[in-house]
Amino acid sequence: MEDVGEASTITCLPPAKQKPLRNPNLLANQKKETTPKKPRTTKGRQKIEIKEIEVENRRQVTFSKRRTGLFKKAAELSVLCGAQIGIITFSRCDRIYSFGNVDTLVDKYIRKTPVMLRTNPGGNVAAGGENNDGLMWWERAVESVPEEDMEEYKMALGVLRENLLTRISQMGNDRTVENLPAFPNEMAMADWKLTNENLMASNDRGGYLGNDAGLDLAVPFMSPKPRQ
Amino acid sequence: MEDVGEASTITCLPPAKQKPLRNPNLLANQKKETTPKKPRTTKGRQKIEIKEIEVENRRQVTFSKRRTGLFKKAAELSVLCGAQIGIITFSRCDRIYSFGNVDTLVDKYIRKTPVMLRTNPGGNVAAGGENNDGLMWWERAVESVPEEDMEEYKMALGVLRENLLTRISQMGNDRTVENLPAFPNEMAMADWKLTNENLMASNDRGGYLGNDAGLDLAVPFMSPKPRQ
DNA sequence: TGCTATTAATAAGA
DNA sequence: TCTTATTAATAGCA
Repeated sequence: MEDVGEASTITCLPPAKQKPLRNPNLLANQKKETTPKKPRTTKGRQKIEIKEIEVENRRQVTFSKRRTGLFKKAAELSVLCGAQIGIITFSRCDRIYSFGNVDTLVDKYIRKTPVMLRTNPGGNVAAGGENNDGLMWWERAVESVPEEDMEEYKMALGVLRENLLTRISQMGNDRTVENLPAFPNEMAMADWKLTNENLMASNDRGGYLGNDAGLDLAVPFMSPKPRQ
Repeated sequence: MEDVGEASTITCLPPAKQKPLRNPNLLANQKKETTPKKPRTTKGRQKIEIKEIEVENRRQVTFSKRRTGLFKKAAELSVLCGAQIGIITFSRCDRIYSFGNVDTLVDKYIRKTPVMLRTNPGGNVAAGGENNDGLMWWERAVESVPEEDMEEYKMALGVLRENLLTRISQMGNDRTVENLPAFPNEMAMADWKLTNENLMASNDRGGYLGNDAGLDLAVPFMSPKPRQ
């Protein structure tokens, strides 16, 4: 049940197709004594520089491969360490590929990320006393930050501000329903299946079950209109 | 400028310390003819099973290492393929480690994820005609789904439903401000710095610049109260 | 943490 | 896609 014999790359894909394994005669004679024809089948993996891949086709192949690898790593990390992981990926043309129960995690993330919406200094923002001198906590805090920490602190405030903006945009003018590009029936299915093909996910606390057990799928949606 | 000589593992960390490279005499004599003392320095990498690591210490080390690896992969993918990637990670004790401009991506994700809030069949949900027979698109769609695709379709609908719930909970009773554990000044800083230590991220469209250029930081926040 | 011996991921090619 | 030849990640130690 566990003995997978040879290479046990953790199979994440549903076993729709059994791997044919074209030429199983490679391990037989490893010595290249005869070697009638083996003009170096491939160059093997090459070292690449981490910069944007110019050739579109190659870039897409790499995107697919590495995305798969990334999701697999995430699944392993999730299982090994009991962590919850969510990944959101937008391709160049704004296709969404996600891993994990992103929505749940996003919700959790938003709730835990400290964003204060009140700006009136008299507001009661839970336990942390904030109004003693007319300054909000983030205004007061900056006075007590050591000089060498200012860079970090500024960055933290920047993040806070961004959270705030995001939050406001989520709460306020909620035109999402109007803005959404329709999502018609058949196309939705087609897109979903298309997107789903390249997914191997399964996550969010114990979804990744090694070899053959039931795998949940990640959230697989694609923007119906790829940015024109 | 590009010639890094030996092992050029893409350095993601700021070059605070130069790698000392303890014993550079390994390549000199590869043959173990003399081998005065080499009682197996390490066992090397072992193959492990993908299941929750029991030993807490080991689990934490693995979490740290693999999280680093995951973020590095994400950064590389982002640069190589011009993709936007955001990762949210909750550790066992609900510490947040994130990568990329999560907030921006979350916002984008929420806007693009097809969640329909209207339930009245006469509603105008953009171009995709939905009301011809009194059924909403997702109700009608199911009629045209081939039987062998039903499993996938049901999963898709489940995801949709979850999106809907998340969305509603975000829009509706927004008690987040009340619920948030205060986020007091000094603790915020301390936590931020603590969390930030383990981060190597940098992403969101060109943040990852190979070796030594300026790295943006990921969104680094930690839940002030680790779940008690 | 840093160091290796290994395993795992993947760039090219077919 | 599938198959290698290589590079990259990392498990176990110190």
